[in-house]
Amino acid sequence: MLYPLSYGGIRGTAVPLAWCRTLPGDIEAEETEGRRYDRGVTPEQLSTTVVDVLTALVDAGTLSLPDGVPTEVTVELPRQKGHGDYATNVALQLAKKAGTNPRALGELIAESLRQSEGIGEVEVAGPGFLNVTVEAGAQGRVASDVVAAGASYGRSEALTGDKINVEFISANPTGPLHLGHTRWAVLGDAIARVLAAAGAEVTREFYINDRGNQMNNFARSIIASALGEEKPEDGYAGGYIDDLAKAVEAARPGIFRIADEAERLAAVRQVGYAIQLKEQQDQLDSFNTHFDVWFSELSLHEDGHVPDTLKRLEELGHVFEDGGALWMRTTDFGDDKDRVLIKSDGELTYFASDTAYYLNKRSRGFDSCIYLLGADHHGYVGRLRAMAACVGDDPDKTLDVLIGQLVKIMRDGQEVKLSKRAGTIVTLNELAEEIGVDALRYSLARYPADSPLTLDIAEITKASNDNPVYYVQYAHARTCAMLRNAADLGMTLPGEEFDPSLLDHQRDGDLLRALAEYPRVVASAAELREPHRVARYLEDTASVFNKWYDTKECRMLPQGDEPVGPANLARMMLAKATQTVVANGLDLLGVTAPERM
RNA sequence: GCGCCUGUAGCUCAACGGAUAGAGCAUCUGACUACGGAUCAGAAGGUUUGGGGUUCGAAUCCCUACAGGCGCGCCA
Repeated sequence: MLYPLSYGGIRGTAVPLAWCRTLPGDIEAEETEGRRYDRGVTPEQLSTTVVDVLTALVDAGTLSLPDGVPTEVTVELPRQKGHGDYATNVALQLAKKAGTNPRALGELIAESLRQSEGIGEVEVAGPGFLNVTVEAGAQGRVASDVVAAGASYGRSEALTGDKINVEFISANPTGPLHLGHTRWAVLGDAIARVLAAAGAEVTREFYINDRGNQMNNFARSIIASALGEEKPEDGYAGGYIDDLAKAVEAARPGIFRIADEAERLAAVRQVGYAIQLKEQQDQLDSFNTHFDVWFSELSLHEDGHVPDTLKRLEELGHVFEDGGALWMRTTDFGDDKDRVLIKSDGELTYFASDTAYYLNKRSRGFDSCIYLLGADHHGYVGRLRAMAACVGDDPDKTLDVLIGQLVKIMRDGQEVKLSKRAGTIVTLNELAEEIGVDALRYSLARYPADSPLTLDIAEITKASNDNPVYYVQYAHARTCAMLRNAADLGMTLPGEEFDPSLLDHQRDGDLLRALAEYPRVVASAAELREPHRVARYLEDTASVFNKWYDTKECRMLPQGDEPVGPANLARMMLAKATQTVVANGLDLLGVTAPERM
């Protein structure tokens, strides 16, 4: 039952400003007064309640479900005001199986549901939706639940026991990290954080491609720069090569005057590689992205993993010789063509390393290996999956290849083509400096990986104050300011005396439901490997919080000489709960939650 | 030619198969004697690329056409 709480005249027209579920002295308010709730009503709990109702109906013989009672039902927040606090489509889903129509089934469920604890009203609407209104007290308990859980609110045990390897970026150590890598840095790290929040044991891993021709091209390019010669074919250009040449000379004076060409190449390769790798590591470090393992491709060969891998493949019968080369028969497992492991000249392919690397990960105990690859590598998915199958794994269980679309950047309305070889690159460092680490991370984290992204450099720097990251951070800083003010007034968070039923304003309810939603958001972000859901959620929640904050009836602090009352304390709990959720969410994105801005 | 991704407001993008498709930016109109205005209230803006199909219900799933991006090495 909704009552207009106050009216504000806008150009003489009476417009409801805010709504209150119960008026003081209202019968419903008296009914809920003094009632204790074990915990707040959340979507998850409502689902359980509905399942219990269904079970009871089946047991009583009132309802027949040939396929059994589902273990959970869909509970969602209705988009439309007036559709209750929560809605479920359970009657629509089960009507056919139960041999009845959705509205009749809906009425049947609604009747029992109304008797359940914490449930206010249940209405059958539209084609058969159940619109549920939760009692204010039951909903208000969410605030103290969140505060009690603190930093662990939103975490779950869904993936407990799973050991997951998340490999991302894995750039060649032949140049600085650029915009594309930056996106994977943000997404990979956020995915790792979200999986950890779901209980998984996560390892972040960077695979260093420190073997192969490109390393020699890299060294030759540095030498050419140092000696003032023309850049070699397939070499790297750009200012960073010149800088590297100077750094290499500084690290080992005289290195470019080594007479023996092969010796000089090897020396420059080694020194240049070390400097470049260190730079990438420093870049990522200052970008708040920390890897647990930096894995060298070269070490796979030096430690004998590759021969072991070839032997194992042979034993499993998935290799054959043709044209002087050794092949893996990946077509047995859905690949569109077989792949070479050893070329006819005796050299190992990159794919041979990849296979050995995968087996190495598995031998280190990882149940599943997540790969983040750019769209230009999507052709790899088929062969990686087939490879996993060739070594006896079920790729559906052990392998998860996420393909991210490339980022396009615009400057002055023109697309900037990224080319390391041509030397036109926008580096992670430049971007972070121009935009700020938090803003850059957030800007990239709020889009799904498979969405092609266009960033306008001028736009994102000029309009940086409009970046949603500030909106979310501001909401957090605001809760901090509120709680500082409360402390100044001598207010402390209530314990036993917390009265959740005082959070009875429509805006209180909106905020409580938003907070109750958070665990589901984290769970789905982990399950779908889509951390952008957390960012979008935070924006919505920050918006709900700001509206709540702006509502006079929901003021947390007493005004003027008013004494601190129970309602003030209840709202203090809600402010604290909001602070907790926003801080937890930002943490999952690797973005800081400032106390002041 | 084959394969993967994408097509939603002027722009950048959201939307577990759910009810009247939503935000931000840009545009327009309001609220500052403010628990922090980096805020809030409101207006305008759409045939979800076109055409079929599946079902109680489709931006979402299937087929098809069109448009864009990327990939189809004994390169790494």
